[in-house]
Amino acid sequence: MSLPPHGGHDGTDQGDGRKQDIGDILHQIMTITDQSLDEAQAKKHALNCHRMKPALFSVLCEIKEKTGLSIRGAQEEDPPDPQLMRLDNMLLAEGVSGPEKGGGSAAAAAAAAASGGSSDNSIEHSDYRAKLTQIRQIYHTELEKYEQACNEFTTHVMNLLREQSRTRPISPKEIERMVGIIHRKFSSIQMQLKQSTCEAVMILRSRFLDARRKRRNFSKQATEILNEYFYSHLSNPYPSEEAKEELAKKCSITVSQVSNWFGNKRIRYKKNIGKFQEEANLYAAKTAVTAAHAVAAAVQNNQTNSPTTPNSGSSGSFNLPNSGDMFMNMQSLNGDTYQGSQVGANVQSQVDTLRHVINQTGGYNDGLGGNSLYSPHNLNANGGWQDAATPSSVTSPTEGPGSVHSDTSN
DNA sequence: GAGAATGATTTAAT
DNA sequence: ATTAAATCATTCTC
Repeated sequence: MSLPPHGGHDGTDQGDGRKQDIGDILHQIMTITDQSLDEAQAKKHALNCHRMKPALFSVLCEIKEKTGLSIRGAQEEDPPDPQLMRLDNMLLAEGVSGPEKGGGSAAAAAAAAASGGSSDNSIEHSDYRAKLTQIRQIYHTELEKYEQACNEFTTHVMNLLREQSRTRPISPKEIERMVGIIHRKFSSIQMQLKQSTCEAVMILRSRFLDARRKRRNFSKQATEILNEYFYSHLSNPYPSEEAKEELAKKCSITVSQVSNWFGNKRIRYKKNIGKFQEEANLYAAKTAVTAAHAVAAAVQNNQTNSPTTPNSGSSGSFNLPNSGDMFMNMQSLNGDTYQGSQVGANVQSQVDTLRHVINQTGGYNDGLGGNSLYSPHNLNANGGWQDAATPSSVTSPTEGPGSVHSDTSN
């Protein structure tokens, strides 16, 4: 640093004294860094009290003004970082950075429990919520920590600068700039925090919400119930919405899981009927007794109104043509009263079951494995169930006499 | 550990 | 929206 020469007063005592003073001060300033803290502190105080200090200070200000050091940095207005914005948006969307919703893990778990969800799904979900809350808490405490550290550091630096501004010229703009730099540094740390939080959330999501990863086989009981329904409604294994809901309730799974199960079952059954024959027989036999009882009761119930004996489905084939349908007969005889529908639907499922038993006991000797007596079952030539398209159309006028009716049981 | 079984997802058709 | 069909990813079984 070079001082501009003060010309003019050479030769006077006063001038000599000033020179001496300035030389002194400069020397002290130059050596201040070489001294211990205490010494420096003392010297600083001495310098601040020096009678020449204001003059020297104004000179320094002037120089600084000229060199334009303080101007730089003003153009460093931070444009919003797109990556940071993306992270912020994601954290907000995931409910990590936004306002607390659901009131934390305890409330989430309580809500899940209250919603009647004894199902795995809600348990898993509350587990997910709990983990998310954990992440959220860590995120917030860390964020707060960084914010606090940032503030502390900023005030510290500002105090330092303010103190220094007594000995060297520091414009408010410079302080501002310094604060800006600190904030940027800290926000870059925060961005890392946000990034790792995002990663954690993504991992959590893939762990908990990707159902394929958490696939659990249904309980034996649930499979039993589903299979019972399937095989007792083999003529039309398309449960109505209500039936699905009921099955879901019985099996402690969701309706969509029931739909999935039936979708899988239908396609796999159709693909390889032989493989499922044993199972079909098993379930058919399982419900045969109750079915027989129920059919008997139903028939008896309707005997007053139906003088003719229904043409039972004993044709030995599940092909729909000629597969006399008990319900059909009853319906045509009784008219489509509400009670009639109910009974008819129930009977229908039982007839399905009985057909299995009949087929089984009737014997079959098809060497082709799956394609025995009831193999084509209710599958039409196209490989589809006969009335798959209109599962609930009990009174559909387009249906032929042999058509099978929906499973609107219960 | 390989292969079967199984629940879930995706795609395309309706 | 629902379904069939293909496919994926996990779990079960041997």
